[in-house]
Amino acid sequence: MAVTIKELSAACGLSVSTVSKALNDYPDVSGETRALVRATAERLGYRPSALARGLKIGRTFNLGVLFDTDDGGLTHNYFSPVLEAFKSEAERRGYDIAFITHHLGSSPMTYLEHCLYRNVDGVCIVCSKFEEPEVVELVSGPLPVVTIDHVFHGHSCVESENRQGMTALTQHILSMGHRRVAYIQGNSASVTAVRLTSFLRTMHEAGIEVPEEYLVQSIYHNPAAARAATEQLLALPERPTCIIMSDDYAALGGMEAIRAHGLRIPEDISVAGYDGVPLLQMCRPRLTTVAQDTAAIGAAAARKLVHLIEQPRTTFQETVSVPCRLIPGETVGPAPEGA
Amino acid sequence: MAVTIKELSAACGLSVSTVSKALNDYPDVSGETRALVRATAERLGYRPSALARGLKIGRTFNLGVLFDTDDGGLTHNYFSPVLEAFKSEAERRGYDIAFITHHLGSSPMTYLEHCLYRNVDGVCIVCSKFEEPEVVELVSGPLPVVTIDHVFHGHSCVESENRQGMTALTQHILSMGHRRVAYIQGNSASVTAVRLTSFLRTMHEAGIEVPEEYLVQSIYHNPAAARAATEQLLALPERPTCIIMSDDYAALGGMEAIRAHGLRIPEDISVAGYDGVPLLQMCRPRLTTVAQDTAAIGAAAARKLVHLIEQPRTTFQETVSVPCRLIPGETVGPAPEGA
DNA sequence: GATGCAGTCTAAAACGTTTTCGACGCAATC
DNA sequence: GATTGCGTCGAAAACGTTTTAGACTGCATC
Repeated sequence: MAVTIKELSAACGLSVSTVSKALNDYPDVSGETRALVRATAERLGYRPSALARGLKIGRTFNLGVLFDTDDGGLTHNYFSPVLEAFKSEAERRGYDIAFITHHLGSSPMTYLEHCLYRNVDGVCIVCSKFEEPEVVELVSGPLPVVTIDHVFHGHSCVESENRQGMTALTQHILSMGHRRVAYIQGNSASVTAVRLTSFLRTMHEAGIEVPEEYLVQSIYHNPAAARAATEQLLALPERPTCIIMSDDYAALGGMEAIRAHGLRIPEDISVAGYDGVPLLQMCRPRLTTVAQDTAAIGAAAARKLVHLIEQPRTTFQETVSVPCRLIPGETVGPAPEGA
Repeated sequence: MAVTIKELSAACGLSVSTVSKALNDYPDVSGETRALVRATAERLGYRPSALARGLKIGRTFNLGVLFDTDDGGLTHNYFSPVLEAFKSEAERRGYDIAFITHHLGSSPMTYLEHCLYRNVDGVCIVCSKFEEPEVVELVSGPLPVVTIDHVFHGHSCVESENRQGMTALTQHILSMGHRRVAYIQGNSASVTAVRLTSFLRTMHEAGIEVPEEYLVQSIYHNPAAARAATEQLLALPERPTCIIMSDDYAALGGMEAIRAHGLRIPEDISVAGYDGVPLLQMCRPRLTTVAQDTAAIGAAAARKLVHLIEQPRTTFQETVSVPCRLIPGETVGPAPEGA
């Protein structure tokens, strides 16, 4: 169907090997033949088959992406822009992306098996349950790996400067006069711990100790879980005047709970998110949140992974942190009088 | 790195060909050897290389996806859930998906070239400018093609029952007493025409002729364009009491324009969207819109494409329509008195 | 005139599969 | 006892590349 190198070589009156070398800039081919080959390749619309090439050289110029599908998959409000940026940057560098699942049709396979089966050159773990055995197997496998939002020992990771981000958010809340601030945290990952610590430290530095019952466990990107967590907080004898949600999308669930209690935002109770989902910034009231630079995160991950693949010797494993930015929206207001 | 069929055959004490046949259910291999091969394959964790297999049999079990990246790419509020559903269904049937771009690294290539280069078995055109020459080239190329939201003559397409959807929406608006209804339409595609026609017909059947200046051209998924279009409508001497936006996301821009004019929604002016973006249904005021069944659309497209690939003879080209559902939200209220 | 050496080119093996074809043994048939 | 046929297996070609090793010029060197 597509024109092969054999047809091209026939059209040039040269051997297959010479044509291949002409196309791949080998030194032992004369200028004229190189020009001839280039020209006829252009004329015939020749493209080397990625399959044959990959089989031979052992590289596919494909990057695997592990994207947990339980959590909305491609519709995930935070991870999908990250992935979009990752994809663009990868494509700019000559790599296509391939999704990694734990099955192919009916037959189950581990993530690692899928990667080896498709011969991807490296993997980016974007949105996933990091403690799953299959993920651990993949990480400790033979492939270059970059993770996002969770650091595995000895591997590269890209994340926001969450300490800076959460500190800024907490200070903003404090500056609005809040003293009773509750914190709903997401599932376990490096970033979760960093954010919580930054929150607690900032509160501590302001001379405020956060009571145990103001810290409640929830799940990222899960409005229902956030709603339940919020209910729990609202039922407290001394309820908080401000709640920091695990993320923007989950905050929607929390705010629903608050409205269901007949409370106004932010007059009666303030709410903050995390992520900076653009769509929510176009809605009213504008959510107070920390915007993560998804474009920078995705691009950095792609760059890192490509480096890891192309210069494995000179590239060192590291965690790269991307600045994030406080968005003082309309959902965190002054603390109610007498609270 | 990964275990090859040669190593497997050595471990079994059999020839490569016999092993291959055992794995691929050829009849001329005994039950015991088949069992032996299966067992040792399992034990060694053997997976055939997709590259070698694809090269040999001329199929990759990869589906190409053409997803215009100008328009938000993976973050697109309507197309990303469609794609997610497409992906899941494809994977269930043993296909991975691959994104098609018009370049690979620095060297430009047409969509079709990219498809042939990666040897995809078929293409789904999801979100794209259908009139572009490159897209046309791809459609008229040798590969099975399924489109979404635009029908090319002689090719399969999946879309919502837009006629039903827009008719229901228009009737709902009429039932709220509106007579001056404006319509902001998206860029050119089959669905755009169907929706406009359904709107006009329904209005006509209610005895209302829509004036020329109430029909304004805009761009899908583009809040800025919708904002401009809305400004235009608001400047009219006799301004509409209700505006149907091209889609939910664009509606956010339109609503911004309305708020900027000091008008209230829906007391002063009503607004409707199209798509039923879930996130917006969690915000206030809840947007009145038509929910498209993205899960059904994506899955249907994947099924259709796989059929086209696997049973090219018995599968016929058709347009499959998926029901959609009116969501009477809070942004379409009763028409103002005396309007 | 043999030798060496660039400069070009080609033959052929290899990557890991699938698939065609023929080989072999053995039972049944004439 | 030769032939046929069946059941099982393996050799080898093929898919479209890349790359190693070598072949062939022409030319300068000794």
